[in-house]
Amino acid sequence: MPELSDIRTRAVLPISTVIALTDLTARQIRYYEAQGLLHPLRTPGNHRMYSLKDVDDLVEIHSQLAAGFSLAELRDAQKQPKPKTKLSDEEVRAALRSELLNQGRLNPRGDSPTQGFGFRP
DNA sequence: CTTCTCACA
DNA sequence: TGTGAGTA
Repeated sequence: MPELSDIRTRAVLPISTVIALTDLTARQIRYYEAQGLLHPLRTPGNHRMYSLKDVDDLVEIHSQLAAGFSLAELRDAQKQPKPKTKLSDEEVRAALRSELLNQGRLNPRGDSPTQGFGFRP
């Protein structure tokens, strides 16, 4: 039984399915691969097999291209580690506590918004 | 029949 | 990027 986490990365889709799912042409899909943005598996007969993640990536890639990025830029940006999008619960709590403690000083109007919270940060 | 690579009036 | 040729 396949792990759920593998479903997304398992290459089981022929290019015809990817075309139906993305509305991209076979030409475009193959070209993006030639530029190093995708690495679909190949069957013994040399046919490309795509995963669901590949489909997601293709959609993202073409929207980025529409936004003005070049294939080279997307390829380079793809390599580098993601600039940490998720904060740990501890980091979120620390940020919130810091924000509450500084509201008085940061408030442009200079009020005292710390009144009436019903608890102390 | 579908996909692949390569080339270009 | 499109498209036709000649394969696998």
